[in-house]
Parts: sequence; C-alpha cells; structure tokens
Amino acid sequence: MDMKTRIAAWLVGALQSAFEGVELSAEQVRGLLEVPPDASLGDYAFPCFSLAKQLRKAPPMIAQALCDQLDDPALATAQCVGAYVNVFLHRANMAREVVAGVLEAKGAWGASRQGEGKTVCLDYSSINIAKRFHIGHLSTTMIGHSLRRIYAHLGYNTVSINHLGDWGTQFGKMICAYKRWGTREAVEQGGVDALTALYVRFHEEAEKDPALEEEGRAWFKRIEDGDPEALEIFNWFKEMTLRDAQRVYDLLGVSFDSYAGESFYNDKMDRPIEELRAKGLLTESDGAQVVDLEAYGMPPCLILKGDGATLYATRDMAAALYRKDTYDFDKCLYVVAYQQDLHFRQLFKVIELMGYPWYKDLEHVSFGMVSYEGQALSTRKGHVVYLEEVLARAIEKADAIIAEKSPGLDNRAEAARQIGVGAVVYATLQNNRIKDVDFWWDRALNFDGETAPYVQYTHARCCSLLRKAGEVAAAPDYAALTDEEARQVVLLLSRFPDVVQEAALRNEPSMITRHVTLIAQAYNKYYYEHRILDGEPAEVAARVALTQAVRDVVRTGLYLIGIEAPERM
RNA sequence: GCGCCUGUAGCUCAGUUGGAUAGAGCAACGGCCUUCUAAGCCGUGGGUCAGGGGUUCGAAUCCCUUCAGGCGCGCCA
Repeated sequence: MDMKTRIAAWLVGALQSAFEGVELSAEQVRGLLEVPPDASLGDYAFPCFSLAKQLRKAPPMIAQALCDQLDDPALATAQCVGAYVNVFLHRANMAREVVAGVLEAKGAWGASRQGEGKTVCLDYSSINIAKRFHIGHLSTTMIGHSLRRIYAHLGYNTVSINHLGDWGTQFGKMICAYKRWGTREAVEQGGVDALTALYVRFHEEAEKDPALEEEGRAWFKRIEDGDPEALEIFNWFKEMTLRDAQRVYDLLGVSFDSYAGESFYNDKMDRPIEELRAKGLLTESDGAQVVDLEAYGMPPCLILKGDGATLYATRDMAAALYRKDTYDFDKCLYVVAYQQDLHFRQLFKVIELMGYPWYKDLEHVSFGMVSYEGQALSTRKGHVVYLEEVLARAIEKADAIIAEKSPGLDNRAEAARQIGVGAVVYATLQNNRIKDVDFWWDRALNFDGETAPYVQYTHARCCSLLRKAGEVAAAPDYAALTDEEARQVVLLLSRFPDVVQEAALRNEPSMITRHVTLIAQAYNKYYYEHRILDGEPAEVAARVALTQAVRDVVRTGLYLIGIEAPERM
C-alpha cells in the first residue's frame, strides 16, 4: 500500500471515532488529500470544508476534532491549521519505506498489473508516403510512443499502429509526374526528396496544363484496379519512404507492431457501408451517401462520394471495425492533431449509432499544431524543417559539449546521440499536448534548465556516485535521510506511481516529464547540500540507497517518455 | 456566420480538476568549484491570471458575456 493510501485509511479511522455515522470511504478521502502549497505545511493536507455540511459543524472544528483523534507517530503526526489537517510523515520511516520500495521494484517503480489482460491500440505517427519526416510528425510519434510505454508499464498489452497515409489521388499524380519527368536512377538516388520534387513539379505544370490532373486521376484509378505497373511503382515509392523514415525511427527508438495503413482497408470497406445501409443510417444528400448527425449538432459524416468512391471516414470506420475484431481492444487511442477533432467526433458518433458499445473506448488524443518561426509548415513551399536535420544538429551540439567538458569519455558518440535526441524529445513532451508549438532552432537546441540533458546529467551523476560507492556492506540508517532536502526527494519518489497513473488517465506524457524533472531538481539540491560518501557507514549506506533510488526512478521516468539515460556524460 | 480549442512574469510554460501567500525554466544581474560530474547550486528583480459580470465560506480553475489568436465546418486526407 502506498503512503497516500495509508494516510487516507488513517484519516478515515480517526473520522469514524471522532464523528458517528460519517460516510466517507478511504478512496474518497484519498481523492481529497492535497499537497500543501508550502513544504513547511506538511507532506499532505486534508481540507475539511466538504465535511461541514454532512457533519453540520464548522470546518476548523472538524479539523481540530480529527487532529485530536490521530495518533500513530511511527506513520505521521498531524497539525491542525484552520480548516486543514496537515500531515507530517515520519521522515525516517517514510524514507525507509519509499527507498526500499523503489529498490525492490528494480526499475519497475510505478508499474502495476491493473492492465493485465487488457489491450490498448495506439494509432500514431501515421506518416504519409512520399514525404520526408519533419518536425510536424514529431508530436504524434513521441506522444504515441510514450503512451505505449506508459500503458505497458501499467500492465496493458499494447498494439502500436502506424496508420500509413498510403492512399489517395496524390499518388496517381506522383506516378504521372514520375512517368513524365523522372527516371528510376534519379529517384533511387534522390530518395524521398526526389519524390517530393516530382510532386511539386506536378502542381506547377498542372497550373499550365490542367489535363495533367486527369492523367493523375487515371494513374490512381490504375492503382485501385490493381494494374501491375502502377502497383509496382507505388510500392516502390512506399518502400522508399519507409526506409527513409526508419532511419528517424531508429534514432528515436520507436517501433510499430503494425503498418496497416489506408490502403490496407481497401478491400474492407463493404462491411461498414453495408451495415450502415442495413441499419438505415445512410441517407442521400446532394448525390453523396452520408450519415446525418444534425441531431448531435454536427455536420453530416460523408461515407460515399457522388461517384460511389469511399472517403477518409469510410476508411477509418473499416479500420476501427478491423481493429476491434483483430485485437479486441479495451481502448483505442488516435494520436492525431486537433485539426481532426470534428472528424473523430463524427466517427465515434457514427460507431455509436451503429450500436457498438465500444464506441466509448475510442479516444482522440489530440495535440497542437507545429509551425516554424511563426509560419505554417509547408513541404510544397519548402518551409519545413526535417527531423533528421534537427536530430543531427542536436547530436553535434551534444558532442561538442562533451568534447569540452568530458574529453576522455568512452562511448562518446553513443552519449552524444542519447543527449541530442533526448533534448529534442524532451522539448516535445514537456508541455501539455494541446499547446501549439512554434519551432525555433535556438529553443530546440537549448540544453540548459528544464531539459533532457539536465535530467540525464542528474542520472549520470547518480551513476558516478554509485560507482565510487562500490559495494556497501552496512545496513542503511534511514535517520540520515530526515533533513529537508532528503525529505523532498523521498516525497517526490513516493508520488511517482500516482503521476504515472494520472499520465495514463489523461493520456498526458508531459506529467511524467515534469515530475522526473522535479526529482532531478530535488536531488541536485540534495547533492549540493550533503556529502553522500563521507561519514558513518550506516549513514553513507542510506544516502547511497537514496541515490540509487533516484537513479532508478529517473531512468524509469525518462524511459516512459522515450528518452535514454546515459551512465556517463 | 456556426462549432471546438487557447489566453497566467519580457519569452516558453506549470498550476494536483473549487482550497492556504499564483510557481518553474529561459533571458538579465549578482554570488558559489584545492572536496563525490559547475550540463550543477544559491540569490535579486519581474503578475490587473485577457476585460467585465455572476455562483459561494473560498475562483487562475465553474457559469454568462466581451475581446484577441488558432483550428474546423460535403464529395481532400
């Protein structure tokens, strides 16, 4: 049982002996517990305002009566301040419990079995064919990757899906452009950039010669019809794009269980269409087949075009049905930018109207837009920043700093990669998902303050101390961890599991980024104020144990947001 | 026009879903390395929580409204 739960149980016991007939569960009390604004006010606080009505007493009187009943000095002491019961945990016992708990968890602090037997599907990254990976793809990729690790940490079975954008008229246009102006050698050599150039050229030429549009559509029709030549070229483009993206995925440490994208559902759309028709949900509107959603305050959801062709929503419906059939998920997350808010609200509503109760297991995990120096990203206009370049420059900078500060470092290239990539990923997962981000080079390459290098540095520092400490024979004397700085570190470690829970509940990785940073800050302060390795063996043992616990939790926290933790830097 | 989102220090953002005196980082300035990693630590200055009304013991947080910005609203994905 964790500390907060124990405190809640303790308070409930006191409540019951102080007042008759109180109806408040330990669970409810736990929810009411808060962290005081100032550390001098205790470790946890219980506000008594909400009990006033039920007990028909003034909040401060309730607090006082509660305080009088609380007695378990080995756990905590209580202090009544106004309407608050401020709880001061027994520092040495608290330190023992938390530090020993973290070390026993062996890197799995905050892990749980609550997700056992449950499956979460995560749709993220979902890159488009023939486009290079740029900074606009980073949020979906890293939020999804992090959520996958968070759910896995909580015991869920996870299925990561890269829902490739590999369908649409634009691919007919690309083939058209390739046939007219490209050669196999040039494209093979130029890679995805060459494909983008062809696409840009198509649009330029089509302005002058509108007949090209028709030619592009014709090529797309050939893909749809399974024409061997069209398919061969298209698959070659696709393979090239994936090869290109794989270099970025490798740097980021991201991988997928499935690459079933839009084209995969090509032959699976009859089912949703037939079901919609059978259930009387399809109506005709201006020649198209739609599901009317006016009763729900939304515009209609387009299922079939006037010419009978399918649309984005049709494909996503087929995908949802397929995923439910294949994985029998308990939750299916779509990590997609907020532009598609309406689309997903419509999609989920249509699935609800079809009578599938699992519509409520579908969730759009939306996030903000990325711009570059104040302007929208545009591959066509060349206003883009490729992620490979960002990572390369971050790694280069990390390497230069290592050269200056730790010239003799082994595995220098490896450390530079971990730090450089970490800095970029950290910046992506630092703030609430919903915030828009404007990319600026100097910000992306900042290594000071609340950044990955700062947290990684703390980790490396712990590792260094542990190497110097070697095998510690003495049993730890946890009374050595009762000073203010150690208390802060212990408290933050103890709250980590709650943070992981909350991060999953809200699908918000930034909660972990922030908490792991708080731990690093608290430990750095502790490190500055106290000598870890000098003094009585039992006290040294306690400080070393704390250091080890910090190292473990920082490493776990960084892992959960997809950042590696170098042991030296 | 309608709908959704956002607005907190010069900048970038937290703020535990209604609680105690609104907090970090960056930038600026000033301190701390003969001692365990100075990518660190400490300090100083900086606020009409966009404006206005309301709800109540109590509001940055909930409701109404105005303003500013972003996104979305049928045959693209």
